[in-house]
Amino acid sequence: MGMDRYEPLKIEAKWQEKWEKEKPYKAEIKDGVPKMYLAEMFPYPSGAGLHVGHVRNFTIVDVLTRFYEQQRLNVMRPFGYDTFGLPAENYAIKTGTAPQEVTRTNIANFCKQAKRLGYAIDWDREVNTSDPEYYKWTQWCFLQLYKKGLAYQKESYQWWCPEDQTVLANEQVENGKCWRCGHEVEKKKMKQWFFKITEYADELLDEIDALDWPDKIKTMQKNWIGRSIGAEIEFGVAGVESRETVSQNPHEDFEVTEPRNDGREGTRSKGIQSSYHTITVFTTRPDTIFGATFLVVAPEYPGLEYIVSEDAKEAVMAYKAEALKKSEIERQENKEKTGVFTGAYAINPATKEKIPIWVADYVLAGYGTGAIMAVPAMDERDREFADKFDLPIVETELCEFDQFGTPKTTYKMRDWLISRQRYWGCPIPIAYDKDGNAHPIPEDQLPVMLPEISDYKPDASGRSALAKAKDWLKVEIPVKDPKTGETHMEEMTRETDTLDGYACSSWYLWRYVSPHDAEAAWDSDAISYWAPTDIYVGADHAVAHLLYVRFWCKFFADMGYLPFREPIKKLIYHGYINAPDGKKMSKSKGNVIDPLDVINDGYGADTLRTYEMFIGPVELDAAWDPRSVGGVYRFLNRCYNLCFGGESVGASSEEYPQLLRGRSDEPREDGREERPEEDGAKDSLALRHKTIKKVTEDIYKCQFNTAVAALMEYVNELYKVGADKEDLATLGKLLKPFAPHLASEMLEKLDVADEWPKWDEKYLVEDTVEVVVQVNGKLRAKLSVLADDLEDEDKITALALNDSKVQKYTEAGIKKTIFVKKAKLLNIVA
RNA sequence: GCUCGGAUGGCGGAACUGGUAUACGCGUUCGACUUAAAAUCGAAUGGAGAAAUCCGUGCGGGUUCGAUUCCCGCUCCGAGCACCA
Repeated sequence: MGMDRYEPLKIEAKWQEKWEKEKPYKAEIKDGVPKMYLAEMFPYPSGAGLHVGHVRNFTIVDVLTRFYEQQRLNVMRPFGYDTFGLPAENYAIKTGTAPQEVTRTNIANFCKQAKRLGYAIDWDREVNTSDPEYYKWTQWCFLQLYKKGLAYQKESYQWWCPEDQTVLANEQVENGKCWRCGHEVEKKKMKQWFFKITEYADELLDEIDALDWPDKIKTMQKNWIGRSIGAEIEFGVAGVESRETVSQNPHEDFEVTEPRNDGREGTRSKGIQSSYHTITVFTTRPDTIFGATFLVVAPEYPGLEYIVSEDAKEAVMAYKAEALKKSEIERQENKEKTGVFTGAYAINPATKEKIPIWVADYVLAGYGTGAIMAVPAMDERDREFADKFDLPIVETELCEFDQFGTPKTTYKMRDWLISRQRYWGCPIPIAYDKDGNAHPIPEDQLPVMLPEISDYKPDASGRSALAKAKDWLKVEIPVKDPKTGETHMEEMTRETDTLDGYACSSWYLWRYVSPHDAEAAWDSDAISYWAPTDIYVGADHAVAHLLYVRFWCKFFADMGYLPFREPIKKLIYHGYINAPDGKKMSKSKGNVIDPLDVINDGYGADTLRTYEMFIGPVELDAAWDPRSVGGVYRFLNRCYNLCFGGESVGASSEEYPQLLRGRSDEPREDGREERPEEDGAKDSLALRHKTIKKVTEDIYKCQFNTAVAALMEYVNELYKVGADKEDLATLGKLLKPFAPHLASEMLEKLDVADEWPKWDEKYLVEDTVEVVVQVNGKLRAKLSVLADDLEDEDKITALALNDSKVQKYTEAGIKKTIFVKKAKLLNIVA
C-alpha cells in the first residue's frame, strides 16, 4: 500500500472489504480433510450493540478459527442470533414497535459491528431463532419430544401478580414483589408445559467426567443434577381410615410442583399412592430410622387436608396459605424454623411407636416425596425443629434398612418448565379440542407462525397476548376416529403459550450445519461431517443452556437423528471484562466501554482484539485498562514498522542499520533458508523457532495472554538483532489469529502464504548452557558450560567448587551435591 | 452453611512435572530526538542497604538438598448453590 505509517483503520477497511467480497471463510464439506467446528454462544442482539464482552467471546473463537485454518483444517465458524425473549417484547410493549422490527434493526447493527472486527465467519450460515425458517424446526423438535412423552403438561404453582393479573417468570419477581407494579406476588396453580429432562438425569451426570470442560462447570452441573441415593420408607398414618371415607382420592394428580427462583421449575413424582393411609418419606439415611421421632410434610403436600385432624385444620390451612404467599426469598431469609402440628400421628415401622406429623416449610414439596422422617439426633435441621417445638430426640442405633424401605434415587434437578405466557417466543405447536384435550399440530402444518399483533401485553387471564389473536387461534386439525378409523378435520384452539428461549437455543449448533435446509432441522450428511461442535466458547449459562443442549443431544441420538451423545467436545468458559474500577460495566454507572469507540478512536480492531486476548487468562475476569490498550497498539505499531520500515519509528535506518538485515525492497529469492555463516544467524533461528513453539503451544492451551507476550518478546528481540524476511513472515503468520488485518497486510507485502509455521527442535538446542549453582538451595553462581558437559556431573561439580563465590559458602566443607540435569542446576549441601 | 476457585512488585499478570520468583504489558525515573510538546527510540525499575549482603509469592507449621508449586491448620477475596432430608 506504500503507506509509511501504521494506519489501522485504512488497513482494516481494505481487508474487510476483500473478505466480504471473496468469502474466504465459507465452509464446505471436504471429504478426507479433517474438520474443525467452532462456535461461540450466540448473542442476543440488543439495541446497545456489541460490547467488550462479546468481543472477548468472539475473538477467542476467531483466534482458534484462524489458527486451525492456517493449519489447513477444514474449519467452520458460523454465527447467529438468539432473538426471542423478554427485552424485545418489553420494548414492544413500551413503544408499540413490533419485536420483529426491533429484531431486524438490531441484527443489522450487530452484524455491521461484528464485521468491523474482522472475524473469520461464514456469514452464509447466519441463524436467527425468531425467523420462521428456524422456529419451524424448533417446533418440530418439540413435537418429537411430545411424541415420546418427554413434553407433557402438568399443574404447577406459578408466580401470579394479582394487580397485573398476570403470570410472572421467576426472574420477574424481585424480593417477593412484581417487577412492574411492585405488588406482592403469590403462587397460583396453573397448567404448564414441561420437558422431561429428568429422564436423562443419570446419563447427564455420569458423562460429565469425560468432558473436556472446565472443572468449575462440571462441578456446577453435577451439583445441579444433585443425585442422592437413599430409600423411600412408608409410614402408616394412625386413625386416618375414619376421616378418609369423607373423600376418596380427591386429586387424580399426585404430583406437586414447586416454583424455584432459577427458571428450572419442575415436578417430582410422588410415586404411586392410592390413599392417605400412608405417608412415604425419602431419606438418604434409612439406617437411622430408629431415631425418627416425628414426620414433617411440606405445606404443599398433596392431601394434607385429609391427614390433618379436625381441631388442627384451621391452623394448618392458615399455615399453608401463609407459606404459599411467601416468596422464595422470604423463605430463604427467614431460616428460623416454623411449622404446625397436624394433629395426626404416624407409626414408625421400626419402633412401632406413634409419632406426630408436622407441617413445616423447611421441607420442600419439590424434592423427594415432599415428606421426611425427622431424626433430630442425627440431622441438624431436624434437631433445630425439635428443640423449637419440644419434640423428642432419641439417640439411635444404626440398623439395616432393607426391611423397612425400598432403595430410591432422587435428584435435585426438576423437569424443565418451558411454557411462557409471553408473546415474543416460539409458538408451542399444540391445539386443544372442545374438551380441552391437547393435540399436536401435524408436522406438515409447521411452522405455526407467530402472528403480528399490535398489543403485546399478556391478557388478564394470565395467557399470552396471542389469546387476543382471534383468527390465529382457530385451527383445523385432522382427527382419527378411534371407532371407525376415519380421519376428519376438527376445529380446535391453539395453545397460546410460547416456548422458553432456552428451547430455541438447544439445537442451533446442529442447525448451523445446514442453516437453510427446508427439508429437515439438520442435514444428516452435514451433521455427520461437522458435528459435534469441537470448541464452544462462552460465558454465562454454565448450567441451564449447557445442560439443555446435552439433554436434547441425548434425546435426538436416541431418536436416531444424531450420531453422537455429547454435543460439545471442548468448552472454553471465559471471564467477564469489567470497568477500569473493577466494577461491572453498566449503563446506569456510565462506565461502559464501547468497543466501536476504541476502534474508531484510531486504535483499530486489531489492537482491540489483541488487547482483549492479552488482558489476562481467559477464564478470569479482567478490568479494562485504557493504558494497556495503548501498550498493545504500540506493539502492533512496532510490528508494522519492522515490516514496512515506517517513519513513525523515531529511529532512522542509518542509526539502526541492523533493522535492515536481510531486508530489501526485493524480497530474498532464496528466502527459505538462513545464511548459516552470518553472525547471529543461529541465534536468530533459535529465537524464531522458540517463538513458533511457544505461540503454537499456548494457543492450543488457550493461554492467549502468554502467546501475545511471546510475540512481543519476539518483536523486541528483532528490534535488537534485526529481522530478515523469514522472521517477518513468521511474525505475520503467528500474529494473524490475533491481528488478522495487519498480519494480512504484512504477508501480502512479503508475498507469502499464511500457513502456520512449524518449529524444529534442533534449532532449540543450545551449544552453551548456563548452569545454576546453589548452596543449600540459595543461588550463588552461574556457570556457562558447553551443552555436552551437562552429561558430566563431576566436571560441573569441579567447575562450581572452583568458583570463588561458591567457595566462600562452602568453606566449612561439603556434605553432598545434587545435580539436576533437566533444570541445569547444581545444589551443594554444605 | 455447602461446593469450586483464588491470594505473586506501585498495577494487570508470568513461572515446565518440586529446581535461577516477578516473563510480557502498564506506570514511574533518566537519556536521545524536538524551539516545545506529542509520538518514537534507548536505559533503569521487588524491598532495605554505600556495599558485602539480607529479606521477599496472604498467615502459621510440616515434608524436602531445594517449596509460589506438595501436606496440615488458619485469614481474606471471588463465583455458584443454598433448609435437597
